[in-house]
Amino acid sequence: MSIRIELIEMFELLSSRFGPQRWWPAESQLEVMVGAILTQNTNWKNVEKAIKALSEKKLLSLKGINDIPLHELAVIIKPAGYYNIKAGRLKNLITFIVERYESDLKKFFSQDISRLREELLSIKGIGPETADSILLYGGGHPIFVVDAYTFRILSRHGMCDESASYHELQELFMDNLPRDASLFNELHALIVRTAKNYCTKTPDCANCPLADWGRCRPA
DNA sequence: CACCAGGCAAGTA
DNA sequence: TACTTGCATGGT
Repeated sequence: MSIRIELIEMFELLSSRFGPQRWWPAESQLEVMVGAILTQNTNWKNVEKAIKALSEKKLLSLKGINDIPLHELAVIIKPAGYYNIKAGRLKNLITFIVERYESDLKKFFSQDISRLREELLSIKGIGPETADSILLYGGGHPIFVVDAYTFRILSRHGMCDESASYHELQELFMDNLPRDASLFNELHALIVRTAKNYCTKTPDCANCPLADWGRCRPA
């Protein structure tokens, strides 16, 4: 069975079991970008608290985040953890948009995807996963987001090596599936959901949608 | 009490 | 290049 067929089959299995995931949970491009930074190594529920706090203080805008002093921003996003680090990272990203794109998010997102990715990666605090989340879920660009869940599902099912890099996993998806943003969007969300529910430290392989493969080998 | 969660950068050898 | 460590809250 080729990896290409397996990835398509994985999508079909997960999609028919769980239905549309409607990611990313955000009301604007800016909110996607903010959430992408806040969720770094952090439970999404904690991120929601921080975003709600920003929203209630009317700070969920480029100007809002740009104008507020760093330490005040840090206190507001406290529930998301690593708040001093993340406050700086939010500032780095927003300042970049404000200064280089005259606060025009549309102009920023409407560039060539590879240039856009390079620019995001040049911002301190934005690594590959955060950049790709912003590109896919914020900009609607067809790029696959790899995360710890993706690695866990693939490695446990013998679909990748234990030492596979971010880039290798990303290529695995992008070279073997149609480069369709809505497909990438949905599949990534489905992988996260499946890993959270079944492919955990103490896996529930009996009820996993991928059980029929009979290839799961939990660590 | 320990451990984990939709990473990343900086330091060390 | 390949590890290791700091960052931090809130839920289980």
